[in-house]
Amino acid sequence: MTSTATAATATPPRTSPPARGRRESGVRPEGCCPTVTGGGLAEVEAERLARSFKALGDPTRVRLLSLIAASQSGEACVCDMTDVVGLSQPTVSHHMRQLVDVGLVTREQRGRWAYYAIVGDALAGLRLDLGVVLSTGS
Amino acid sequence: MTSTATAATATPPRTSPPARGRRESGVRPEGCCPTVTGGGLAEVEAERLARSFKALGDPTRVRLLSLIAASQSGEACVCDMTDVVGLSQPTVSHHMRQLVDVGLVTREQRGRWAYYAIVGDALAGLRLDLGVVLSTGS
DNA sequence: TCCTGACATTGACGTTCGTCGATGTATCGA
DNA sequence: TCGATACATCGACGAACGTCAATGTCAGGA
Repeated sequence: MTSTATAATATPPRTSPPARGRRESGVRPEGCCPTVTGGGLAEVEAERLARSFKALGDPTRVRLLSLIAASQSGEACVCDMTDVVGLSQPTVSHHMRQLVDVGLVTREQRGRWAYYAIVGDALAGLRLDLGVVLSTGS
Repeated sequence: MTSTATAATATPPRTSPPARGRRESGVRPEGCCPTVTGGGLAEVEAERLARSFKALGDPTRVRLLSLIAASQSGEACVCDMTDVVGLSQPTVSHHMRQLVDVGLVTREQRGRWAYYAIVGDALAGLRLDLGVVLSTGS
């Protein structure tokens, strides 16, 4: 979709820098990558990664996450966290929803309380992804 | 610091949930944590982490990062990246600045070109930090 | 010397984000 | 049955973000 293709639209006489160790002109490894991502991570992959990282891009959410991890039972409800972070209940609920949406935590309703727990695998996966960014080629 | 102390300000009769495995009322582990962070990560630590993650919270920046990593020389200049991500030169410069500001990449001016390179240690440190979030208590 | 090219900076714009108060929904205890 | 509690959702607001065109700055080549 989005016929933004027009892939190898020639190579304008752009006097690319010497690039001591580079290929020749562009960055395109020619035929090493799945689509027209032009080297580096694919667009969809980058979006998936960015979505998770964005969820961790707010200090409040980082604290909420660590708060859950620090609790004995490995879970926490909203009423416990509002006091600590010093924000309103709707705001904390909003942040927790962000974390749930990207799959970093789970939500379980038990009686009147909603218990949030960390998805360890998601965190671990994200950790691996950080390495993927580095070694996108290989 | 930050005399937001008023540490153990009583314990209001908040009928906290049963919390199967919890301590008693609040989340405060009483005296296990450095300051009045109330359990979990300290505020400054959370802000530091969030700042780095926020830099990774944009798909374009993730692609730029992986683009540098994918290049043979381990570095890239703006003119090479604009074509691939399909954005204007000022926008790419703006994104690179974000990445430089949080220490994820370095910038080196050689002649007319500015070469950006990834700071591997920063990425590795961030990877460790992801684990810290999980084990903030221990 | 002047001109070209690579890049940063500025100013502006629409969009998204973080936050709150108000309100809705469901559960538990009296 | 009714009131209180825990939480989600809604609507609104200011702040921050991503993007661009226009402009400024500096290095190389003619």
